[in-house]
Amino acid sequence: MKKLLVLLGPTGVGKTDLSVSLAEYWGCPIISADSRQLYKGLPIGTAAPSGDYLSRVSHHFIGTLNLSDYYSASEFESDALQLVSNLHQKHDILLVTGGSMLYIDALCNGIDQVPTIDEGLRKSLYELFEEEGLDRIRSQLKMLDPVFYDQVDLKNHKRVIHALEVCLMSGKPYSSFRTNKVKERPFEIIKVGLMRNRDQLYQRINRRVDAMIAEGLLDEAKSVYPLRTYNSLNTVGYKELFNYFDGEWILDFAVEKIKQNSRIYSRKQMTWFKRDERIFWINLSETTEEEAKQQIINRMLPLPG
RNA sequence: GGUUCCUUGGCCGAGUGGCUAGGCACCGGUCUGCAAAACCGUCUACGGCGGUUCGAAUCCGCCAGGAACCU
Repeated sequence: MKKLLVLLGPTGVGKTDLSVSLAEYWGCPIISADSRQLYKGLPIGTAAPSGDYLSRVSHHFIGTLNLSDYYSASEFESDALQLVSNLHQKHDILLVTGGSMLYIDALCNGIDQVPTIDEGLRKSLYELFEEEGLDRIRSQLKMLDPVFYDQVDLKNHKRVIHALEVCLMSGKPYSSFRTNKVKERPFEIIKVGLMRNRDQLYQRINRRVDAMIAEGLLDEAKSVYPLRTYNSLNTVGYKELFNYFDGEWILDFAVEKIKQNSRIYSRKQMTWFKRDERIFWINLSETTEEEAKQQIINRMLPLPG
């Protein structure tokens, strides 16, 4: 059976370097599972692989979308599955790397199919939410899908609104789309998680942000500023600088916030990944990159017998 | 040297005699179509000492630290 290695971990842990090294070893391409590196125009702030890396190893899903494009974990699931199936014709091993938790789950376990929401409907529900609060949305959801109403986090407007959107769009309760089943994949998935001791991870994140600033993150953010309202730019590293451009924050504060929000993000990622017992963890604070690489290579060898 | 004012949890910040403000961070967690998003939980402070009072972050005194003005 063909294999898919998923190399995951928190932001700043060192996924990119190791993934390129592994891809060169196997001679395979890299499939990125990163919800922001997907977009064009954000190479610095999203720490996308450098031009050097891109020329050494073929990468997919890096800088392929316009900032105004709509995209979601579900789109990623189908795009990635399609791609994997094509690439597996030539490669026994494929490498997925990234830290977008939901995207990785969508690829590995699948995401339930729900109808795509009409833009006008979504807009009108958000207007209702802004004008009258969440109560109206909640009570509508309670009528249309009492089952899900009892399960949702009623304070999380995104979840509540989305459930209602689906109900209105499809004429069926949102909960009827939720199968709670893990989809079978026609390939073997091996998950390897990279982690570091927290102090070290935080230090790397802080330094990386300084490096981004030195590389010209300000100019990059300035160039995409006009598109700031798109979801693609509701992103750490940009939203803080937009506050600076607006004169609300001074630069030093914005930079500190980028560091802080990156650290918070890394923690969220770890919280998510920790629940997945299928992940084989490597602590890069205690393992050299070379050892880690070797461990992963061994792990990908066919089991004896 | 004198006068006036200030001192609240890691940070910001309300509260003038009894009802654990709040926000942010930290730490922990949730997560099935915008996920680097959105949301939840926890952390019970009042500069120090003494006094008044049944009861003080809130009133009084002294001390310490800080700010402004006067000489």
